[in-house]
Amino acid sequence: MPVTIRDVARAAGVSITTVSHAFNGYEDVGDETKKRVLQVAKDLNYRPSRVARSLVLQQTQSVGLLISDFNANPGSNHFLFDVLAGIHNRLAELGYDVTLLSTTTARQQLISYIDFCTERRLEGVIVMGMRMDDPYMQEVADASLVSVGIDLPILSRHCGYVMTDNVGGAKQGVKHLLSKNHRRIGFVNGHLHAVVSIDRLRGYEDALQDEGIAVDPELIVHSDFLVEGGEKATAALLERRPDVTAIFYASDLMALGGMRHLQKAGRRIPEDVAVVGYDNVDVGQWVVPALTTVGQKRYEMGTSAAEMLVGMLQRKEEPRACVLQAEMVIRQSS
Amino acid sequence: MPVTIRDVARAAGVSITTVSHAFNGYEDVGDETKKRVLQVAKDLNYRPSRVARSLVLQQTQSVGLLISDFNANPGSNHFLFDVLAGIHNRLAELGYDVTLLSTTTARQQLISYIDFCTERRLEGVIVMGMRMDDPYMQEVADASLVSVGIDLPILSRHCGYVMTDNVGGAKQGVKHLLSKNHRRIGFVNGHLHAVVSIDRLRGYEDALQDEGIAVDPELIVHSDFLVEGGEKATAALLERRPDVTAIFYASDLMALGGMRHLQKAGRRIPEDVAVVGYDNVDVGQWVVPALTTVGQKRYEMGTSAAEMLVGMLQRKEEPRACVLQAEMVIRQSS
DNA sequence: CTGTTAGCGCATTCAA
DNA sequence: TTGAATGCGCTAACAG
Repeated sequence: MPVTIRDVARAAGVSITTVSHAFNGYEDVGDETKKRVLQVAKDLNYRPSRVARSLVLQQTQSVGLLISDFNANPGSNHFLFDVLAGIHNRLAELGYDVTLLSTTTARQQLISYIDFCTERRLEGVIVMGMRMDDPYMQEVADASLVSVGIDLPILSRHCGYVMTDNVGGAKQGVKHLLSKNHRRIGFVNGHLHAVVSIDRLRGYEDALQDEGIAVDPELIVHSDFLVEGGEKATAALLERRPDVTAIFYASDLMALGGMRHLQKAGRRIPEDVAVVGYDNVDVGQWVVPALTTVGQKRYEMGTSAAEMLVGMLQRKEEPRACVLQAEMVIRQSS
Repeated sequence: MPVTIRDVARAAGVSITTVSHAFNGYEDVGDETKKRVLQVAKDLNYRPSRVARSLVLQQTQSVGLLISDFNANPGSNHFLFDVLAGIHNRLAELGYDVTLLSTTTARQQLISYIDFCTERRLEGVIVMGMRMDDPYMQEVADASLVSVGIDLPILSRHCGYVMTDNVGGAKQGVKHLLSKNHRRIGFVNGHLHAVVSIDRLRGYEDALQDEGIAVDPELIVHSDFLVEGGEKATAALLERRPDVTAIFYASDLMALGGMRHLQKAGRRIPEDVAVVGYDNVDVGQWVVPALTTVGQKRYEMGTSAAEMLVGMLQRKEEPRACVLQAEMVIRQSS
């Protein structure tokens, strides 16, 4: 029931070809005619149908945004939302629509996400919030669908990714502490079956070694990225090595837990023990003392992913690994 | 280049009608034929094109999700993301696709969001993150496009909304304090040109009056919803009325600021002063003492909006105001 | 039960 | 410079 190209043609007294040409920037339409057509179109409130256009052009100019399980990532919502904003804004600028997609609904509809994309003729997909051990992971890697992963280090012929340099990020965090003359720096890491934990450990070690400081295994303790875990880990660390003057945490949540314990234990922050976290969660700026941390450029991860995808789509660029630098946020806890 | 219905028909040795019927659950296809067709389709990896389907059916089965300015809502991202998850999941269950949309990109493309929706033949829109004074507001209200607002109390012939009962929410919060035998309860409200502030004030007053307690203007102070503001407001309140035994805040951030001040001032929470916030932000559960608060059912707001929209679309239901109950989250600060 | 035909709204040859 | 005709992949009358 919306007005079609035919309505406009009729009302303007021309053929549909002319209307089409007038709208699509062809040079072969008389100035007079063109003006009249455009005016009539406006009067009639005509809007060309993207679906008809997609059908004949055989391209939809739209991509999917696969957000794994929406609720499987408690605490990382702020992260996902910022990335989402970056993705959408850049993609919109580049002329692409984005359709939401989640594994939850795919699962319940018993159709693979590849099928979902095929049905809608989506030209590519950006995948985020997915863990490496997700069964859908394999599908993403194998599929011939052009895709870009966020924090998903998988590189294949049609599959690039964007992530943050965790080694470098951790290194920055520790170097910051070293620059404040700390020498006995504890490290509360996450569990080792997370890729980021391994990288952040590397960064911690690298930073120390760059300064000629030996890595002391007693200073390193593993936890689970969460508040309670960080609290317990800090207690354990302090018991084993009461002489630490600074602690680097692989997540802000653990750092918050750690600060809680330190304060209970009567240690002043940062005078007695300096604290640096990782993630740059919102809370960090509100606690006392405000948390120094190393964060990811979330919005920028989104725009980068968008640009990479469009590059692959339009200019047949090779998929690549885009590793963004982490950014140090220095506040009062260090 | 994807496989079409014709390819399947040819390969299965039937007409395209038969394939179409086999796929769309018609009863008039022989069991044998049907099985063969489906098998062939699977072998060929055939997926019916939604765009062709949309064109002929004159309906896209997809709706837009308008997220005002993505970055204009610092601090409310977790809120928007949860709502988004609810919207998407429910909409997917109901068979609708959701396309992202923001006023930022609309503005830069110089096209109204109505035009955007028309071009894509979107059947409806859900609007969120928009403030009442946004110029796009008018467009939403006027447009003949079926739409549902989140926290946007606008009701018109094709425009319903979902929001949380702020009067009731505040009432619950204060009643909770009353049940703990508090009688001198301070109220740190947000600025009065926000709708929610007015409602929450009503709730505060109602709760007191229900108990026969007179509202004491000295106990009410206004601030800006943020941490610093809450801190200052609390200081001012305590100075004026040092005898308060509890404070109700119109936002969690202000409550956090307030707790900071109370602790500095040597008041124990909740023994000397009990604290209740509003919003249920994530941080609340991690601070010490954990913050009692009244929150919105974010995910449910999303699912409700999705259901309302689909109801209006499929069953021509009248737009309505869906007001969800707030939910009390009782923790250690009260 | 199955096949033939027309047409959804548009872009694009090819003629005029 | 403009117009008539064809087809993108699919559904829906209608015929057989």
